[in-house]
Amino acid sequence: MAVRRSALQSGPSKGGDTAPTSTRGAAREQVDRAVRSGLLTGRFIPGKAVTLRGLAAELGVSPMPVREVLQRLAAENALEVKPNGRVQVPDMTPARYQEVLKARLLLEPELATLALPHLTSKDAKRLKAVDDDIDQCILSGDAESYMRLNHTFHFHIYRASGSEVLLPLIDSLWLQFAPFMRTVYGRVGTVSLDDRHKEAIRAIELQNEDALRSAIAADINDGMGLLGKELLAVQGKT
Amino acid sequence: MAVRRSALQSGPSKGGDTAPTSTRGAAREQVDRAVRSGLLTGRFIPGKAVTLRGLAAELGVSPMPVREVLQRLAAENALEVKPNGRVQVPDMTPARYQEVLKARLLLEPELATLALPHLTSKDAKRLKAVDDDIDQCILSGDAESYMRLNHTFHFHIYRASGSEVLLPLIDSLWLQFAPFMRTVYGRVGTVSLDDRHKEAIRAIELQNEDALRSAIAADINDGMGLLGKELLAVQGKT
DNA sequence: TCAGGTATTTTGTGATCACAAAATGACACG
DNA sequence: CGTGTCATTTTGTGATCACAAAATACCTGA
Repeated sequence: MAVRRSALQSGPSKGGDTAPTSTRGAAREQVDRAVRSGLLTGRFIPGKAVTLRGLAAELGVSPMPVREVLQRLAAENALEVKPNGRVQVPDMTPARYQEVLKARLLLEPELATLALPHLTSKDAKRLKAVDDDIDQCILSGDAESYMRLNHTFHFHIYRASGSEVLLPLIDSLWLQFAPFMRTVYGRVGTVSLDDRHKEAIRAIELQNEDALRSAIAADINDGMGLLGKELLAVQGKT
Repeated sequence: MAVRRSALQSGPSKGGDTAPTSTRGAAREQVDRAVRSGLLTGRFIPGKAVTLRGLAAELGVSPMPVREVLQRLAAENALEVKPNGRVQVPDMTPARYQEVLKARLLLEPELATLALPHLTSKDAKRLKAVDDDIDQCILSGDAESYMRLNHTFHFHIYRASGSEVLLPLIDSLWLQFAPFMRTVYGRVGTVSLDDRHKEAIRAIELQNEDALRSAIAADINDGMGLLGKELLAVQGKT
């Protein structure tokens, strides 16, 4: 069987992958990684149907592991199974958008607070490096790298909490709004993007709980507030 | 093939099932309903492995739809796939418990508040009926019915919000703590159970936002606070 | 040129098969 | 009687097949 190469296969391998990629569930993990990464960086477009055999051929595996991964992601509301069985990236609606925003504001500042005691100056240094790259992506207009790095920034903080419950919930939220954000960046560009990452880093250095909570909340509000207006504009003209 | 009957098949069909149970994805939906119901009512014990072929035979279907459902539930953290591929109900830990409690307190009062404008006196009447049944279950010690009705009570409120984002998150949380709660009820019984359902109903009748929020939060704290101590006791002696 | 209907292809679903890893059990040896 | 080893069984995984529904393409007729 000819294994076709595609953009999905050359996914950026996250730094600290702990998975040994053993023979057990290797195919499924490969597919899972590819699709998740694709969703978070916006390589899947909302409304675009994703076919089982298509993805399978693209990744050089049988449709079987793809089916399982798609079911998983559908369970996380990252994908939507339509009544006829077709799977697609859900379209964003104003109501959904407001709910995601609310959920993020409820959960993410809280988890950041839980993570704070586990964050060292080494983490702050790492975050600063990531944030520098982010700034560069904003200037150069590299939306895909921006999204990946922004995800890295936030989840480096959240992951430090060692959370097993809140973190997966937030993971689900990001998978839901990321594909939509990508379409907005394609519309308005990245130059108008602003974040509160530096405030967050400073709060971590000072181990200031309230400051970190505020920085994360403000970062979410800034990022999604801007885009909320854009969404309504899109809704009006579509 | 002999279709063996089991406790799983006679799952209590929830009142307002909108699914037409057509031929499309019928098997998967049947399995999903059975396993979800089983988790929420505590018919699956934490730590107990659930085998693919076993469940398939029990439900009279091939292992295929079972695989997909198990993957879905694993994605919602309702089940745990161990490194060797075995699937089991996750064990509860003190850390997990604290996180679930925190997440519930963050999300559920908020969603109840969102739902309040959509809740009518008809809903209050329905909730009152459910709550009466709950009281009876507590007195009679019917833990399984209690858990099912308590879920019905809460989600009747939450579902009225029309939420597409917060509701699935809360769904995931309930699937995570329900099996553990069942084991605790088996240990301490149901007589000591207390809830704030009547306060919540009254808040709905009065359309009092703050009162409803407080009632839900108090209900969660009451229910899980008691059990938290029990968990620690179990941890100590195991 | 365009609408309507049919035929072809594509798609998801469920079942079965082959295989390797893991769990389980039996059994011989100390 | 306990313990280590080996054979058997069970389990999850991935692939392939058969089938029905849906989507798409095509073509005919006005």
